[in-house]
Amino acid sequence: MIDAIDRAILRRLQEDGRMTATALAGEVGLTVAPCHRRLKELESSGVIRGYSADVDPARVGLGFEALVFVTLRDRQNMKAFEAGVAGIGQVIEAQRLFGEPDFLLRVMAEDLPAYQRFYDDVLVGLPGGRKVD
Amino acid sequence: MIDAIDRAILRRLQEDGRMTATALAGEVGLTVAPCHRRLKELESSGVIRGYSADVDPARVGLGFEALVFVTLRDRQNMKAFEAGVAGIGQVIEAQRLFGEPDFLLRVMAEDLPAYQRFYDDVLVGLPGGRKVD
DNA sequence: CGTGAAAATAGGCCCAC
DNA sequence: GTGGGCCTATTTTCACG
Repeated sequence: MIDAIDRAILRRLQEDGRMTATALAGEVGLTVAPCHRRLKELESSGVIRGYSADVDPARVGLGFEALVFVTLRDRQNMKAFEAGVAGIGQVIEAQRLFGEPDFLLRVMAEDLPAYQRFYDDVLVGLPGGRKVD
Repeated sequence: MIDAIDRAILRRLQEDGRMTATALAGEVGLTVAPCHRRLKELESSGVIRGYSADVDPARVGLGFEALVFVTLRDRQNMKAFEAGVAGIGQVIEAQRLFGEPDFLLRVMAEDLPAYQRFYDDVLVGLPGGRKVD
């Protein structure tokens, strides 16, 4: 199914997702044709979900990143909170935990003041709870 | 410096990091040449740090992901702990926090039993502390 | 920034093992 | 099923207007 060569391909592709099949072939010790076949197979079978550019947040005006731990006042609101948070672009990641706290949010903002405004204006408007970090 | 078109390029490239300059040009409303010039500039100036393939962890035998909160017994060991954790391949991400807990680790393993072995054999060997989640 | 060309390269195909 | 080589279609990368 997935052998050592496939793993080499995946490893290399995680380091440089823009590699061409030709360059890949050389590095994993294959010629282009079989390498390209494997690559397509990995993509279509869902092992490779996609490719993305790694953008430096600080360079695009988002220099401040914060981790916010959220404990809900009322656990009935779990779903509502999850849905609300999904609609906020500044929330990069929302991890649902089991136990205290309930959620881990990764939030981006321009800077500390901007984060504070975001915190006051947006986060407290959700059916949420107390900040921890 | 970075205008609306650059942002469009970055947004699109985060969704699909393997787009060609040609395809990009059409989507952001430019022709190939200027689009390619911008792309190269974004890469060499460090706004784009790189590209990576998004591999489905479950498909390569790492179906279990855990967030581990670590509170050090002795904060003097902060640096040593950080260095130790950096050498463990299963630790995807180590986030240093300020306050309790001290660290947030993102750990991958094959499954729950494998994670438990990893926890017992590796994590407790570090100058660390108590698990929270 | 757009156009047009040239050069390089990648991707897909068919054949041999 | 895996590797090798060719041919075509794109892509990149220059000029220049």
